[in-house]
Amino acid sequence: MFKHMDTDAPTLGLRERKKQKTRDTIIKVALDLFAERGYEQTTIADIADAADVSPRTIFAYFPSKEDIVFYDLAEVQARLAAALRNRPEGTTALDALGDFIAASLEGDSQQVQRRCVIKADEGLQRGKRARLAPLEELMIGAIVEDLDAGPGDIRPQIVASAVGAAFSSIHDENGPPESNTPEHAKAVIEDVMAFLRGGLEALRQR
Amino acid sequence: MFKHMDTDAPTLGLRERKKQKTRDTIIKVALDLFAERGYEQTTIADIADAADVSPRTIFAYFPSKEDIVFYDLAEVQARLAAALRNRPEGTTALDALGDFIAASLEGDSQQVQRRCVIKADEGLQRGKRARLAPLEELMIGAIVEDLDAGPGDIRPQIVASAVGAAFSSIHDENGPPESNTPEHAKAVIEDVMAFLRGGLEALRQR
DNA sequence: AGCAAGTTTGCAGACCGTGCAGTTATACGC
DNA sequence: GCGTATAACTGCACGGTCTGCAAACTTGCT
Repeated sequence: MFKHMDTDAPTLGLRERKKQKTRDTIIKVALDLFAERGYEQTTIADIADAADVSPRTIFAYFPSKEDIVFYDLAEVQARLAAALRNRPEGTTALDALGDFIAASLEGDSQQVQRRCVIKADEGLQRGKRARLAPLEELMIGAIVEDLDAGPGDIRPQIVASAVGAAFSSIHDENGPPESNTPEHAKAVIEDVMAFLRGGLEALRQR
Repeated sequence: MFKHMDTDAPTLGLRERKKQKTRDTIIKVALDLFAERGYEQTTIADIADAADVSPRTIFAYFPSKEDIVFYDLAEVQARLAAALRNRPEGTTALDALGDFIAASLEGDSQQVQRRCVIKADEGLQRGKRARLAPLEELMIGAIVEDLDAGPGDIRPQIVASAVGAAFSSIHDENGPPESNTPEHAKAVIEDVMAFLRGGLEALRQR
């Protein structure tokens, strides 16, 4: 009956919807608990209780406790890959990266909560850094093509790590409150882009 | 008798020497085992057996299994701090960083082995990234002073992360063998420095 | 209804890491 | 030298993460 309605809302089967809901629940209760009493002080059993599932089930959804916190990493990664792949002809990878960061400024309340949780825990800050690596790899790949860089060329690594630093810096919302506005973020992005273009130009003149 | 020979070799007491030896032994056998059968496949019990100590003792020397691999991080950190603190008047923090990286090119065979071990394990690569953070913090501090940067200024983060990337890149010995010579490394450092100076200059002209 | 496939669960177990208390080795004053 | 204070080592028990496995359960489809 619904078999022929494959328009754009796939009307995911009950199974899929339930699964998604379970996943969302786990994320939500976990972040709430982490925010309330800290990441280390919250056990998998606590989360399982609050989400009304078995502890074992949590590991069916997330490979590790930390992965609950970074629940949307795969999605971000996919979006970044798409942004680099589908950028308009004639724009540089650097341009695409700037746009991507600017576009990723909005964050729902869950993501805000997540940032607090990460900021409150040493291990999670490490985890965040570590999980930035695949994103930088994506950037490096695109920049290598963009600059037609050879294997010994270090420019892609420099640029990618700098963009990563800018990304972190903008999302970290340290400093005074006025540095937390979209305008300020855009200004920072502009600065970073100018810096990197200047650096690339300096190398070009050697 | 030897009590009066306190020239420059402090002749650490037996206790201290033994402790140092135990630490060295643990590091050595651990790295050997990691290299032989992999980091994950080696348990603390294995290391304890091979080092002829109790498993419990290992945690008296290293806070975690990973810390065995990064046994010299504290020393590197101290050296970096000293290099930034004691740099000759008139040289920039960037100059000091370039010199520091150039000076840290030699590595004994244990450090080479360590790099192999890290390269072979996903988790250790993450750990390495995470442990770079305090070094970058040191750099950031020095660069902030150097540039007289305000709290909202992102230049220190950019520069530090780029230097960190260069540091990693040089130590990672990927690519062809000819890219693994000190000459090549120095050339890379020169490039990075030129890049960063160019970037800073570009921002200065705004 | 009933079968196939996917999901959830409990159980047992490996491993990391910590607190504690007892034992052993070193250092130091006499 | 000798005894005592001090530091290191050790064993033990425990809490926590994460995995493999097989049994129970739910969903999708005919």
